Amino acid sequence: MPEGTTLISSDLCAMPFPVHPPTHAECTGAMRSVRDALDLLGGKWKLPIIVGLSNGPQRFKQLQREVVGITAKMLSKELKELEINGLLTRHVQADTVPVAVTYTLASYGKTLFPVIEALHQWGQQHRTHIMHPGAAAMLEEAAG
Amino acid sequence: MPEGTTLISSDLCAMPFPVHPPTHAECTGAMRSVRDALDLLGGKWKLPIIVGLSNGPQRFKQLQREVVGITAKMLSKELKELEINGLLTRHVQADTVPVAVTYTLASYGKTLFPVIEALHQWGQQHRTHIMHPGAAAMLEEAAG
DNA sequence: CATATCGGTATCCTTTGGGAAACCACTATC
DNA sequence: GATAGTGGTTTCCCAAAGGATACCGATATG
Repeated sequence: MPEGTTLISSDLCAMPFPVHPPTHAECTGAMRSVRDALDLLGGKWKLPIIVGLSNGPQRFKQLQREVVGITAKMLSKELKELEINGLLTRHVQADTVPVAVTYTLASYGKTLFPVIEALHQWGQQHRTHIMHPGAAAMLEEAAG
Repeated sequence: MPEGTTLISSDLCAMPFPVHPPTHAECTGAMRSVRDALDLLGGKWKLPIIVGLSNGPQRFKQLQREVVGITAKMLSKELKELEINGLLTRHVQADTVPVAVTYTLASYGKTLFPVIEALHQWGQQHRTHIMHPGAAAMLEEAAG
């Protein structure tokens, strides 16, 4: 595993002497957790890569074809970060030539499925919402 | 409402002549939707802002205090984009002085609650996962 | 009189994200 | 002999994201 990078950045609520009285959503609620998650999953590629691995292990080039548009450099970089954070594992099979490198979603990575699912559902609904507004109005009413 | 910007960027699957045979996850699955959602919600501040509005309408400065660390410039910019996409509404009360501007989560914005919830849950669990590894092992086993 | 609040805007600046292309050694295939 | 595929790294470069600071006119508060 490569050397470590960031783990948590927004430790606002862990400060010994809070600078200001914590506001409603700040320390009580979802704000901090959401930002923690975003620190790890933010950027253009991390989630798409995880989606690409969700149907089973993939080799590098294979994965690059799956995640359309990503360059080898970015894929390599993102894979390293995801591995550091324990979301996937990298396995090198040295007996073949050239060596076969396989990336597998770790069990911890699979805990992201609910997040992926939610984003997937929303993104899908958003597309129809844009294409013909009013079609998704029922959904809104339910939530409104 | 300000003038329009992006709506959908990854229209890979809508191309008249697909450059390559669609791979498994690419057109069939979650990849496209997730990327659509990410286009809209990506960046450091959009989701935190929505969280900040999830407990009721907020005025500008109020919201800026809630979303700790955001500058007025960024908040202003992000609010515009979120309004363009119909996730929130901006209301100006002109009879007071100085004018009071209120931002309210639109019903369409509330359809993001499942996404927020998922991220919130995961981020929360991730924090404990880091603090004392092994505590969240049960969760992983359930998903693994 | 000085200071703070309101909702921003304008300007300048740095950092990061991310793309393009070349390149590596080796093998298999045409 | 040329080409493609394997798993990347390296270099160069640009655009976008985002931070810091100053400022606006009005009003209220000390």
